[in-house]
Amino acid sequence: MPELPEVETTVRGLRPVLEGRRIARIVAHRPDLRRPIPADLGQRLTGAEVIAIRRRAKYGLIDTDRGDTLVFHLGMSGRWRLDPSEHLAHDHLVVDTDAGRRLALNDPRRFGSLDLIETARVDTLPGLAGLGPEPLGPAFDADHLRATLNGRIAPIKAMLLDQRVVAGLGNIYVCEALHLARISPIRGAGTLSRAAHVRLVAAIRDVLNAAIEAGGSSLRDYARPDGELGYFSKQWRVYGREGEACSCGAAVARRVDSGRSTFWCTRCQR
DNA sequence: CCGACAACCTGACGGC
DNA sequence: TGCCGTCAGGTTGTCG
Repeated sequence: MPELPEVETTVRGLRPVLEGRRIARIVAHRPDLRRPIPADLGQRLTGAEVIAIRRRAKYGLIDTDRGDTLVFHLGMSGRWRLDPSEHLAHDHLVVDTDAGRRLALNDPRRFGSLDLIETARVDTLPGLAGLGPEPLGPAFDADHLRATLNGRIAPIKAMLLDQRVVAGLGNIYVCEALHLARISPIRGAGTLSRAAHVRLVAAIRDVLNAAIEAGGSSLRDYARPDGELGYFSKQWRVYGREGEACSCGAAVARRVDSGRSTFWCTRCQR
């Protein structure tokens, strides 16, 4: 799924459908995704008005006027379908609004999650508690990276995937940002220079903003909530391009660690 | 505390 | 055409 830009795109797509509307009906079609789906979801949300839709890291937050927030995570394969013409397998949650619109949360792999929590306690939810700063927010800067990465032996790529370091990056955008910053993904996180921290912050912001502007990810099973296919034509610099030429002319390399691919250029990333 | 890795689950794709 | 192995955007728990 969905890394931060895809969740941001999703939230922006849900907003005009849900914000200011009441939930006329909400039905869970199975008891669990990654975790159990709250059994009292229908009771607590039916009739409630959606007053805001927000994003934190890779989580979407739907606030209601009853002081509850529905928190969704799309996992690897989750997406919202808008006004579906039929009920599909893996439509695990179906929401109807008082305006006659319907949203279905579809997630074949079920790595996603749904939680219902008091709005005031959202930050205590497992997964949200302990998250690092938003990469597009003011708290994410070179000083934060220095303080967080100093003394760490682990590869910088692993550190950037750690949501406690910075919240919202995943495999694709970490590969892309490291390439843009010309930093090797296998370099020890604690060895980065001040200049590298500065470049990395800028690269992360640039990569995420570009992806958000493009409307989200290019991966094949991602769809925006309005049902249109995701943005397929986006060309990654290195991700998924093993053996192809980097902009410097060298071949893009790939390695696999515990089942996850890393793509980078061994010439321009040091 | 830290780092490495397996596990969770389904679908798409390529090779034979 | 069909079967099988491989791979996929994430998170979490366990082990050393």
